[in-house]
Amino acid sequence: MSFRIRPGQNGVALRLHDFEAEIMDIVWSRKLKRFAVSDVLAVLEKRRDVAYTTVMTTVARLHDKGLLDREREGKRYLYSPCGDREEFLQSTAREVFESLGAPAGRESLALLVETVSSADSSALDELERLIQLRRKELGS
Amino acid sequence: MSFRIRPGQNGVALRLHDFEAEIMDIVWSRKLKRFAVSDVLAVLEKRRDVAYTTVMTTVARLHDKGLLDREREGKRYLYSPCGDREEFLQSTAREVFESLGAPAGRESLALLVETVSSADSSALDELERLIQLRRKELGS
DNA sequence: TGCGGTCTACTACCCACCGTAGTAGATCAC
DNA sequence: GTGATCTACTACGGTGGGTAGTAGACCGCA
Repeated sequence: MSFRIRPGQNGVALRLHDFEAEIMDIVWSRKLKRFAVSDVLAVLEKRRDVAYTTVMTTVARLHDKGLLDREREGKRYLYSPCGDREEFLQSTAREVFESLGAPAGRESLALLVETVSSADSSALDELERLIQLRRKELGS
Repeated sequence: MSFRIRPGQNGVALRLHDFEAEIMDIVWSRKLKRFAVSDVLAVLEKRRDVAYTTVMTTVARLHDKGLLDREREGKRYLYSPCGDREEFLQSTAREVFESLGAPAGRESLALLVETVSSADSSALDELERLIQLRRKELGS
């Protein structure tokens, strides 16, 4: 069963809608900190026609959802991401993984190994290293 | 950044809404094949008051989304799941994994190793076995 | 000093989607 | 054949996301 809600989107799209994801992508990829709405608007305007208010509303909603912190600076807000893209994706991965109980979890391990190594077979070395590390942590 | 859209829900909730998820849970856990709307209704009625039409609409939407196949049987439809719960979760997992590019992928590996082994430390053995298997497949 | 331009937050509108069910047509029992 | 039952089709209300209109505060300049 291959099934995508929004085809062509990445894992972020599982949790965010199109415009929200686009804005978070700008914030994450440009590593914006303490940015104003107008900073995001400046980037978006180069791509297409979009109103300041549209960006503002969506940024405020991202704040409501807990992805962006904000603080007052005079009459405006300065926003900062609560985490980077990797943390966000990892929290998603964790949620998915935790829901994969045995034996589905075992099946998913195979999937994980396959996915990881398909892009870069050296990832298998890394994975083995992490396993040894984990064994030490567990004291076994 | 710990962040859950619908707290307490499992990975299925990343892609399906509450009632849709409840129905798919019934279908999957009872391994229903070629079932009618009334079969699902019969299960749901034991839990709470719900109209036949409510179930029917949601089942039809699950068909639209590609989670349920259907065929005519006289004037009614018989539905069958396009895949089981594990396949569904794995397709979600795959999407998440694929979006974890390096170096985020490396960070995520650690997370996943930790997550997997926290529930069951024997998963580490399984993981190593799968790695060896994969190495053979890759011919290295 | 007052007036237009700019930047901002607040609020509202529209549409898509989900949960919900009303309605009407077909079928069956008696 | 007439009421009960089962079904699909259609519709309604709420919520949420994308979009922007509006109005207030500030600033530069005549």
